[in-house]
Amino acid sequence: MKLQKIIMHLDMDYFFAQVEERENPEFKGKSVVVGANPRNGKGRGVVSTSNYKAREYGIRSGMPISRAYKLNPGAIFLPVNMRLYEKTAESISQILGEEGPKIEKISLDEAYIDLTGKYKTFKEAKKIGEKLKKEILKKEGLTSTVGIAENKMLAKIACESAKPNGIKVVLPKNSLNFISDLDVQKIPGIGPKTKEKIGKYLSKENPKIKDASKIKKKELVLLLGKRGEDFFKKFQGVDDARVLSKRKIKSVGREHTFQKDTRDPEKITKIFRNLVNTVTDKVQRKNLIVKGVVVIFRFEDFKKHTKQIAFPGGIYDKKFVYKKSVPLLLRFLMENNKKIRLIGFRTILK
DNA sequence: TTTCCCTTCACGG
DNA sequence: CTAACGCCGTGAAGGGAAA
Repeated sequence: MKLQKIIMHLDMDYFFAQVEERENPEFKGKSVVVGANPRNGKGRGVVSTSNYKAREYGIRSGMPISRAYKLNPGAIFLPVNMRLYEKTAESISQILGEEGPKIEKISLDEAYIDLTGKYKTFKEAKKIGEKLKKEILKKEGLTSTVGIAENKMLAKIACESAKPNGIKVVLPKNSLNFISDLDVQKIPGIGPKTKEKIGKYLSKENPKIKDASKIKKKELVLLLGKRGEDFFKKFQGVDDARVLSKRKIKSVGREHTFQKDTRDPEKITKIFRNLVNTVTDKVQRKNLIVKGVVVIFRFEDFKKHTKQIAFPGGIYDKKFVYKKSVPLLLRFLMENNKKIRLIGFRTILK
């Protein structure tokens, strides 16, 4: 008999946009889109988060802002006010922290909590979920959604299914039933490409989890590589991943997209200095050691390219990191005379 | 051979 | 014209070189 885990996944509803609604009550009932500046339809960024009213117009996260603008020019378009969201998230973290140390923060608006041992039944766990939702609403004025199940994967899918402002418990005896008719892409880690591979293998356009669960482990590994083993289990409703409270930072980076594609070396080096500077500042503040750097270019054809160099011993000094990075930038500029859309800089750590 | 280094790909929030 | 695509982070695939 295996240990019966109880895992909770909590996700804030349309987080950035909901915070903006809270700060600006006059937005209530209106279409709110947080993300890049639409610049009358000529903006370059994408939608970060939109509220449900905006979603009625077909606006979605990740969508080019210009398209969102076409769908609903009358929407309220707001820049990303990360500081405000971070402050809010910090306060929510505090509330979740009352449930003990077994919390894994996935992003500003999402966390897993391992309740195993602390509560004996899913019924009790649900009460806790309701309590947390209520406290977040009271303290921060924001709604959230909770999923509870026997593992992380199921808790996350449960949460997804209950949005917004919901709570969903999947009892272990119902786990398989709960996922069997879902599209394979509902499994975290399976995106369009992996779905297509599975679909081709099964000769089905929209394979469901129950279809995929019939594929032998060996075949999945042949099809998907190392991850096949993991997916094989997930298709059976099994996920051994633990809730990890502290994770090491492995890289830190920044990117910049130009307003207009450019080849102006002045502009490029100026931005590059800034990127390196902010990144190395952060690295230094956290006392991390730079093991390598990556310079990223996106040309007008939209393809991303990278050049990297390793420092086996590790570098501690900001200036030195910069000095070692510039040649990578120059190589890009020399090899190529395409216009540049984006440049980026990333440090590999540890 | 094993380990690393480099680049790209896929994914997710 | 033709539609248009950010920013961050992780892990893995394959290629090749080094030890």
